[in-house]
Amino acid sequence: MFHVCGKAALRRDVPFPSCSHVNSLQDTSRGGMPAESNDPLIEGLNAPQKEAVLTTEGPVLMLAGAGTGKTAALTRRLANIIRNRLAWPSEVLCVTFTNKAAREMRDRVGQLVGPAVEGMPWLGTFHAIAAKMLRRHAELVGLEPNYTIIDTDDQLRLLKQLIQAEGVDEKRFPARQLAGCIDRWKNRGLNPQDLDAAENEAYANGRGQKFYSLYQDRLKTLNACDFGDLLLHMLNILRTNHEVLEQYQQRFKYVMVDEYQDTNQVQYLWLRLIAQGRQNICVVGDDDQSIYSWRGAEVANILRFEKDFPGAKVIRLEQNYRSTPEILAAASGLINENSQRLGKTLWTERHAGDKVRVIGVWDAPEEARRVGDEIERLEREGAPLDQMAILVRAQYQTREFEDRFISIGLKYRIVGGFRFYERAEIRDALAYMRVIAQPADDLAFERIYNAPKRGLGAKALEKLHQLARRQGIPLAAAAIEIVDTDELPARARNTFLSLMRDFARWRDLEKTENPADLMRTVLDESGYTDALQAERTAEASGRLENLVELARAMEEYESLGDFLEHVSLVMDNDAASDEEKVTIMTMHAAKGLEFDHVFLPGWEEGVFPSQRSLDEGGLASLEEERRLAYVAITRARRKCTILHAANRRIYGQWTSSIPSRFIAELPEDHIDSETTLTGGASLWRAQWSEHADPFADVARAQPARTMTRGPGWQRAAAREFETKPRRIAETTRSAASFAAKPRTDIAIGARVFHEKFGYGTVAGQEGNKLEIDFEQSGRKRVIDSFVKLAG
DNA sequence: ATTTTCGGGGTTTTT
DNA sequence: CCCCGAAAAT
Repeated sequence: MFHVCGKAALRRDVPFPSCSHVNSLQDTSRGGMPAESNDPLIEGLNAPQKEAVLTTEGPVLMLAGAGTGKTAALTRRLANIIRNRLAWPSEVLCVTFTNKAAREMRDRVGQLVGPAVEGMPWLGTFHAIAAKMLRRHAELVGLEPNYTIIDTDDQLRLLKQLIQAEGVDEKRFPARQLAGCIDRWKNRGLNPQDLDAAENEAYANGRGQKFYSLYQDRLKTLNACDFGDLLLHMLNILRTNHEVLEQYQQRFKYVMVDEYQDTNQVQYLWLRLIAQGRQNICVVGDDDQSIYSWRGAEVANILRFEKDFPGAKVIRLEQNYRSTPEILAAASGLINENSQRLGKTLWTERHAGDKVRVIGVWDAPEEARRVGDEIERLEREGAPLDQMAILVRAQYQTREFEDRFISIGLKYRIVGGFRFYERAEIRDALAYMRVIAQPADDLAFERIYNAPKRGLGAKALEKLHQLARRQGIPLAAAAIEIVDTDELPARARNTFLSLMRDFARWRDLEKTENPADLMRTVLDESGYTDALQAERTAEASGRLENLVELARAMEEYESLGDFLEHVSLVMDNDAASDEEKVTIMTMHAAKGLEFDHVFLPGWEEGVFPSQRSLDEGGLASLEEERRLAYVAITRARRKCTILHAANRRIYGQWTSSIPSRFIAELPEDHIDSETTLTGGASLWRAQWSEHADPFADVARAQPARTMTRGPGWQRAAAREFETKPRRIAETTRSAASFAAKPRTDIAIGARVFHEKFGYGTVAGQEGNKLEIDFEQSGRKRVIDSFVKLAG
């Protein structure tokens, strides 16, 4: 249907050179006129969706509930604008919240309008777009265009240095806390001079402002920015430079914003300035899915939209196309408990399906076992693995599932968690590149001056720092200078000399070689590769593989600068594998995604809602947790399974827990409850008597005095929150999986074979769990019945 | 200068 | 419980 148009022409903003796309649509839709009924862009859309697509002029607020085809509406709206030549692709600002969302938007618009979308430079996350703008105007805030974007890790190291230099006790006032304050200030659009006395008190007895200001100065010297700066600097520029502001107001004929409920103050101000020019702004959001207030998002922004842009057209999308009525009812019932909401009524035409299932289990391992069993059953019935997901509240919960799935050989992938570029070797490699690209990057220099080990230590660095400070130059420059002094032993001076010669050579190379080859050369010549190879461990070989992977990723980029920006802002861990796998991720990461089958483990007080949200933040915080629950449930298309365990180990302490209040808030008619705890296995009865039945307690809404209680339980009991009577279906679930006895034929040091991981040596044994150093895949924990003695 | 040991702290959630 | 960073040991 779509021809591939000449890319070069498209990049130059010629939207549809000679190739005409589908029917002639040019005559439609200005001001919301009805379009031709055969317009493929609005085909299959419901009335409000059509309205959203066709209302291109003026401010539009789209209130879109979960699964109501919001992305379809948004992408088609964008496609409509481009196709009807209301704007060139480069004249549309389209902001999303995550890279994933940006990518999806790009893909889907691409499907609608063809390769023209490649000429859409202003489609991306807030941070990516702000970074791009800032490159053009860096000098206005005292930066050079090749500024470095530092991550949280660098930020913390830098703050630590400042705190130490000021002689503040780092134990009492941790760098993390300062980082938190600074982030919050930046999220609110506050510069150091904007802080009032109360804010100033937030860190180290009234030294908040001092440190914030020191930190900003230091960043400027390093020619660096943190994440928050990208937006704050741009906001400052737009506020103070009218020409720049006007330039962008003129440029962007249309502005679209996804997940508007998650914008924070600085994003809001930035957007408002830009959109105020032409007023053609369309924001999409759902107050019930606002789950990022902890990082400064303000739902108020969405409530305020009609005031900011008078005459805004409000469009509500309420027909849900994703989930069964049962899932929808459960989610709606839950979110109804929240007091602060605009209120929407989701409905669906879909046929009735299964009820939402709530399963109570004994402990976390059983929970993982149970989910694993269910997934295998679904798989046997023909459900694809990539249509199943386990959504957890916090990252640590993934582990239990990982362990279990490894031992039963179930393919899974964990989204989030360790990002590729957060690994030490990747950061080291990138630090080399940063020093090459930007010699003022002291943080990068400090990272690699002795990696691999070259016999340079703390005192060498200290001398270097002194010299750098005296002369007001970066460390890399000081390293050149120090060679001609007698500040260091000859040995160290020579090391610096040769290191800096290497860097000079690499910088020359940068001009001629592509980034990927440059990095291979650097890793080679710096001795980094050799050092890893010399280790001869499974871990080191994994690191080497990662570095190869990194070099491969660099192939796509034309310049080192492009690549570094991409790494710091865009790169994520979604290793595109076509293999079918179960997805394990946090509820936050799942926003915007959908799966046929969703498992929601750990619905216990203290886990979800999380203890932290219960301890601090009061009602608002609890309501955010509830919205998170709403988001989680509404990810499911066909079936949603919620689990809670009676016992869980927290910080190594076994803790009894009670089911989450959110379970009690689910409308009974749409729920099937089941617990393995009250019926069946006689084996459990014995343990039962020691651990009074937590569900029975909740049913009576009074504490059982004999029960061993964890802190979460006590807090919950003390609060005496309202609890509906529990619904407990007596079931006869077999306890077959419980009995596993540890094997006696395997001892530490034994060589064993595992189907998935190959050969390895037993490093530890605990019950029926083995810790094994695998030759190929490193150290893993496995259930003993899945290994054979080798040889 | 590197390795070892000890103690403290930490878990939400993301760009 | 586990990971990290900072002092102590080689």
